[in-house]
Amino acid sequence: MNRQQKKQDEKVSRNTRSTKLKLLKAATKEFADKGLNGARVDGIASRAGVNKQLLYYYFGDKEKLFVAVLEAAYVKLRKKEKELHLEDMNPWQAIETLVGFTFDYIAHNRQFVALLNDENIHHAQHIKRSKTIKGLHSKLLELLSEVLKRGAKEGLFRKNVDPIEFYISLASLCYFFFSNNHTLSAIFARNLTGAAQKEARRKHIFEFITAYLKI
Amino acid sequence: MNRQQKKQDEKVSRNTRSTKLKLLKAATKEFADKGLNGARVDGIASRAGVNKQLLYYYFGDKEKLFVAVLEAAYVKLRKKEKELHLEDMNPWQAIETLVGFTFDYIAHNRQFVALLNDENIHHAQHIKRSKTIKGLHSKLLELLSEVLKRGAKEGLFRKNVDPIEFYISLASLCYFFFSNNHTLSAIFARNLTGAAQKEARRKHIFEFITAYLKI
DNA sequence: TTTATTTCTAACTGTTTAGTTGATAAAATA
DNA sequence: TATTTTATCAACTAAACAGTTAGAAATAAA
Repeated sequence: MNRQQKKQDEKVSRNTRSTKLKLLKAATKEFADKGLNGARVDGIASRAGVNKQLLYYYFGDKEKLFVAVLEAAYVKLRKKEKELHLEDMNPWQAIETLVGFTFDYIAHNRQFVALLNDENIHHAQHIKRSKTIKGLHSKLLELLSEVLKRGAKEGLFRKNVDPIEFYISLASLCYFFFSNNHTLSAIFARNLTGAAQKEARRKHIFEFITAYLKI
Repeated sequence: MNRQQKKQDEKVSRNTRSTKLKLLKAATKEFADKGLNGARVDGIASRAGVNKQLLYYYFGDKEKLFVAVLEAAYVKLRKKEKELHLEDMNPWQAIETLVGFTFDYIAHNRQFVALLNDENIHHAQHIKRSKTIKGLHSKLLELLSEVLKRGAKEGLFRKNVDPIEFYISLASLCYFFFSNNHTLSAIFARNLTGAAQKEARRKHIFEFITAYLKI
């Protein structure tokens, strides 16, 4: 049995790609769960079911693994963004798609939210150092900019909307509900974790953004 | 020289209140800076300029000190909220005051934002356990609820606005810009830390919220 | 003034933790 | 088949760290 066949069988005990992937997935969970400082190297290794030393063999150290986790998370996001094709839609369609995508992506990728939260505590020092992440410049802002202009020209949208301010507002409205869900639930003494609350939030955000854009 | 005189002189080397306060201030900085897991007990003690053991003497352990820090932060916030007196204002005035207060409070209390971020990573477990914080129920939501109803009745505001959704949106718009400032700056390759950017953000939030509320 | 209590200090301890070493087994190459 | 390279493991290490101890000094109470 040669190597190629073994790969297909996925029964290999020795395989760089699968070991790295197992570590990356385990690390994503551990870092999202406990933050960079709270995460344990032994915890990551045992979650991945591999020897701890392989973490050092493949990633160097804990912090470099954290950077690799962030990079993988951004690669995933940018890939999804590319599939939106806002440029082919009419302005209202494009905004609706963008808002829905942003909300749903955050809702389904809570680990990403947790990682970003932690990265902000560390003043984004890892993202700032990562050429990979900087290289993945999102085209979303350019696309949004074009959509806002088109909408304004067609008399559908408010004029002179700053795309960065608008995008930050959109991200805020979607992100905060999830990132701060636990403290919000505690302070309001109300359960905000349910599906109904999530759907209500989604609807409210659409209303909020629509009200701002429409003339 | 008796104890009372010494207190007035503020030259006492032995004083429960001042030692606890020094520790609390130092811990607030350290926790905001490095998170619960990143913070060092020795770091807090040396920042405070007191012996490490006093931290255990007065607060029990690191985690109880963290709870005390959160409690002090909430006490401070609730105190400021009380001074708003939204009930005496007309609906638009009240909303303007609330938005301005929320933005400015967050802008001037970045440590609070950092602490909340970290507490969310820990699933709000400390806030949930704290009777002090739960006891400090904010009247803001009741006041906001009343303002929204009054505004709707007077034909100024959109009808049937859910006060919790609205409050979460307001908090989102103010909070996210500061909590995620570092990653936003890195991703957009733009400096969002300056005073001009902050002022632009403040203005945008007013426009956004006004657009939603007005009929 | 003596005794008890409170506040504070320096040195210590046991554990946890990131990271290392050195050897071994599997796979690829010659 | 022999040799080199790659992947994996168990055991170890040094440092960092939260928390403790035992007692001293200041203050208050008796």
